[in-house]
Amino acid sequence: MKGGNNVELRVLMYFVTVVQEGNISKAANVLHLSQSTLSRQIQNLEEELGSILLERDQKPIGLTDNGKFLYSRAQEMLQIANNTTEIIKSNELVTGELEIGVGEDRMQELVAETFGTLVRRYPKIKVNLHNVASDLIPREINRGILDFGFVSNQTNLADFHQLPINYQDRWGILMKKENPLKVNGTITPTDLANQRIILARQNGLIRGFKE
Amino acid sequence: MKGGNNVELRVLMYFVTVVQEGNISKAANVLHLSQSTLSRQIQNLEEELGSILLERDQKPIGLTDNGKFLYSRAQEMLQIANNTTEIIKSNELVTGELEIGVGEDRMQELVAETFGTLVRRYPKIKVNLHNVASDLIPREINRGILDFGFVSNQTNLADFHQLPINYQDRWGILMKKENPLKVNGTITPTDLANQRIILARQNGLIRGFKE
DNA sequence: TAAAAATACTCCATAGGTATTTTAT
DNA sequence: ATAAAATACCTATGGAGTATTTTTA
Repeated sequence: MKGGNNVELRVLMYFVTVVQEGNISKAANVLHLSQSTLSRQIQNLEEELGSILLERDQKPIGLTDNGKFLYSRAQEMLQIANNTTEIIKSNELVTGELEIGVGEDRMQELVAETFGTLVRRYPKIKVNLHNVASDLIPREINRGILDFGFVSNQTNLADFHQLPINYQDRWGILMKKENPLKVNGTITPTDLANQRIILARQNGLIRGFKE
Repeated sequence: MKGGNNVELRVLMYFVTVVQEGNISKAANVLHLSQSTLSRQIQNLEEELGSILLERDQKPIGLTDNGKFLYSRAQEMLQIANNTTEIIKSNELVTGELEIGVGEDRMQELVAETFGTLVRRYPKIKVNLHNVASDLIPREINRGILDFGFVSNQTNLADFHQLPINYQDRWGILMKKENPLKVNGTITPTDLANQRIILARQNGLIRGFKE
């Protein structure tokens, strides 16, 4: 018994359509295929399975037992496939924009890299980096201009949530205390994925994420 | 949003193998493909779905949320595909005929529905319903005319196997004690799939299953 | 004799390969 | 320094088309 299963969803779709339309020519039309191509594809399918599927001597084309069986199973598979791809495709789920302040120039590379991963996975997210002087970041967060920011160790962060980052143990995130973001230890893109987000506009740095 | 679903089982197989092997190169080996081909196929899949599936920066390759979702669904589809082709190739279709007695008219709808599912999955099975007076069913089962039957609660069923059915707690199956059918609780089509079967002929009711 | 299905070609899109570069550990 | 992934480029299988010939109802 040869291992490979060479049947493809495309061909199963062809087959299902033929059954539903009652003849190959009509089905070819529906599928935007030539009658020739569809005919051959069904033949290939039958050969692949080593079994006749259609009874071509019947007015609306008939099904053999194996044909009926395959018809039922094919519909199952196509149903799952369509549902699955639809869900994934519409999973632009995670959308929105983030405003992030970066206080130190040397930090930008790391931040860009991190959020590059984020936007690659969730292409609908817009991340805007703002290069702001470190000491202004807490103020802008409080004013709602930034969602959070990256700063080097500071002292007067009493009223901010703060997370250490494994960048030579010298960096952290600032955000409002009300922000529900709870992360354990290190920041990963997923931790930020479900974050609330606000308005944004482009600046030069965003290109770094899009490459 | 364009309708077509271009994802193919072949590529889903690739994807599943990559996940299971933990990296693309190893998977390519298992699949007897070059690393290059497999890498590109996965990229195409991701592009087709508009979503990153793999986290390539993890030691054994990681899965995004969409990746996990697809992995699960892909396995489902491949399972069905393999099972289906295997059955057709080896002509292991469950075949035969069942003679079933239905004593009560109101029962027929439920029975038709149940066995409709059965014959849709196993097209080689012929199910013949016999509309027989309830009190005659035990007799016909003993004479071998019926394989089993559906009756409302009765008393003198001492020498029959009997199974309660969740139809207002009022129905059950009758069959010979020698019948090896062992079901726990409720009847499902699969429970009857491997049943021994006997001769049959058409009557009006069978149409109800074929719709 | 129509209308559908099968054949006989032709074409080309893309799955797949080899070789190399880039990335990450 | 190594192993894996991505990229560039090439090849060729087979999906798809046009035109024609069977087939059957």
